[in-house]
Amino acid sequence: MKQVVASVEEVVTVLKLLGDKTRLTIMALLDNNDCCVCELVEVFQISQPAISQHLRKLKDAGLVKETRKAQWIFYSMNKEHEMYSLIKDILAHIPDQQEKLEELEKKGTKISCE
Amino acid sequence: MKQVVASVEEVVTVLKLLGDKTRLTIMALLDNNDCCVCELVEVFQISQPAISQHLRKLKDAGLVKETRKAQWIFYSMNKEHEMYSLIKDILAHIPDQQEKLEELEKKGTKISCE
DNA sequence: TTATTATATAAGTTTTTTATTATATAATCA
DNA sequence: TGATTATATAATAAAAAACTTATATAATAA
Repeated sequence: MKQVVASVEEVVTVLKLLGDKTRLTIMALLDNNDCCVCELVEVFQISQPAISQHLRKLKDAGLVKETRKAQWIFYSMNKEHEMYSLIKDILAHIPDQQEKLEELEKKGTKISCE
Repeated sequence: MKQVVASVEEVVTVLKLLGDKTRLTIMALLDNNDCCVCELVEVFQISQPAISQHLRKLKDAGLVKETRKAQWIFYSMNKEHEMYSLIKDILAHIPDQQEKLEELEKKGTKISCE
């Protein structure tokens, strides 16, 4: 992937955003597939507003995009973001988080947006 | 460099530490050469205790090492740290910070530890 | 239209972080 | 030894972050 050099401030902004367990895991999940808010609420043990607020921070920074589909809002990774290569580098250091979504399926936790 | 996969928590710890402008810049400086505290105090516009506290966080996490030489304490990057490859990946995204030290030399700001 | 569901925003609280000032410790120098 | 210099630690204040509950908005379903 193309190696981008940005300002210290820009990199710090990304590190601050990913320097939170919930947000880093959200980014890892979005790296594989789009997720709607209700899925993320199920994955993490925090309130829906807390998830929405994390998503807003990521969106405000341009790291993720949102798309409404009927009553659901799906979030996806913004692969055009200038710092996407940095994000990919970071995500390469953590284990795949996809199992978190698979577990929900197994447990039969019905996610309404499906 | 060998690609290491660690837990989300371990990576979050590193990102939190580097998600601060002062600490990220310190790491960039230490990546090129060891620095003593008085040099760092000159580079950043914050108090000496503030620098010491940033260094302590980095040291407590094992990211840097310290060596006393007479009355000075020199800090250096801990290249044996499990997350060193992550740190290198991150530093590759910011410009070289070496000029910050060179500027001090030019301005004639005498750093006593030399 | 009214009820329900999905999500966002507001307000407030608690926790964490980062800085400052004051003081302690450790080494060197006179 | 006493003064000076380099650095660390303690105490505290201020700012930022992250959560919760309550409420608003937007879409769909009955």
